[in-house]
Amino acid sequence: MTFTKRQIEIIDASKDLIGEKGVQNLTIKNLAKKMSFSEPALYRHFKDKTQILKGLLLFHREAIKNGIFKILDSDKNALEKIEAVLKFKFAHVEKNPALVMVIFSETSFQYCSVLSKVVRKILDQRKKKIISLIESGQNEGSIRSDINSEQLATIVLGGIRTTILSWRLSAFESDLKAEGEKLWETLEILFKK
Amino acid sequence: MTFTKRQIEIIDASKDLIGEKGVQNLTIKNLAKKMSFSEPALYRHFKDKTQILKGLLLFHREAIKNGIFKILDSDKNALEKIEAVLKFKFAHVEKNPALVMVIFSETSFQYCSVLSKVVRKILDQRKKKIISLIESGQNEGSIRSDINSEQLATIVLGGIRTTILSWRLSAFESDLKAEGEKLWETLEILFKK
DNA sequence: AGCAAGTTAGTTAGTTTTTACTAACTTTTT
DNA sequence: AAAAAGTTAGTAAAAACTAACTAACTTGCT
Repeated sequence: MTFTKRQIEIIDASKDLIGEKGVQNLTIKNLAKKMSFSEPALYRHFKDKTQILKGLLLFHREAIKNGIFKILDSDKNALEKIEAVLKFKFAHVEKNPALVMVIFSETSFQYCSVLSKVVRKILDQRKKKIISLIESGQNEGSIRSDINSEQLATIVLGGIRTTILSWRLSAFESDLKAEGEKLWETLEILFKK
Repeated sequence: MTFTKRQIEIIDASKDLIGEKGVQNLTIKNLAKKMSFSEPALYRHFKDKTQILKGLLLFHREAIKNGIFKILDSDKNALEKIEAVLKFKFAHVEKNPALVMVIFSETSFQYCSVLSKVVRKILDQRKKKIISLIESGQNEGSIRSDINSEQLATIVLGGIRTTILSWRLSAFESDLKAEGEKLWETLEILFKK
């Protein structure tokens, strides 16, 4: 998929709009205003709104792909490559917060401060609980102490999140409990002293 | 926050609607249809739509809280408690897929098959790349082989995701790169042979 | 070089659909 | 009788999108 100059301008403007106030901020009206031309003009460049969003996704996938390809192609060892991939990823995301809004969008409530506050609070409390559990494990001596509790909590929460995400992307068809068991087995090995 | 019987019925119906087709499927019209009464009747029970969603979130937080409280209050050791929390979580989520749609919502494109396909493909390719990287590390001998590559990839991806999420919830104020460094230090320790 | 024909990229002025929500009235419950 | 919980019939605003038109360029032909 290739894009014209104008299409890339539109994709960029979309990214900005999303970055400002979330996906719901991307409307044809707002987009036209940001591009300073009329709404129908947009339809000269994209068939419909979906194609604009698809363009946004594909355009950035391309960028990320190229960055990662270079890393994979280098003569580092695997661990170093993983490290480089992580760093590339975080740098790219930092430069394009809108992507987080789109792909990593945590809730659909970005636009609504009442709801996003509630969600933030829920996630926050959850993290605190896990941290304190891990700390008591470290005090008991059942959990390794060479990594701090907050970092281990990140690993636990991340594992949960990714497992649930896979389940969802499989349209709820995979066996979530079985995957949960596997995750636990892994975490147990990694965390034990 | 306490809820009347009817409010709980409405919250339940909302959950179902979201579970069926994502958050955008939760409209006053659909909700009224599902409850088999008229739209204005809903406003006798909730001030506006936001309050319904807020209710949904708070109601389930309560349920999860109670479940987890029991676990924390038991006489297990910390590792066992973490295990129990994980299992409880996955079981609860499995019973309430709508919650995944709401809180763990991965993208806002659930409703649009064109876009959700694109996203799925992107995430899938990403996972495959990480898995093959880990495998080559295991073959080289730099990464532990007692845990299979897919599980380790889940940990990596989860770590990334959670780190980015925290950044986003801080309104992009925290230092993403620094957090990324920390994550890598942790992963390096956990993964090394 | 000059010009008719077509293409590209924009405009204004709308349509249709859907949204959340309200006013005013009626029925049911206590 | 009064409060609670419904109804019908609507509004206003916003959404994506379309029809019809036009100015400004390429392009190919003589």
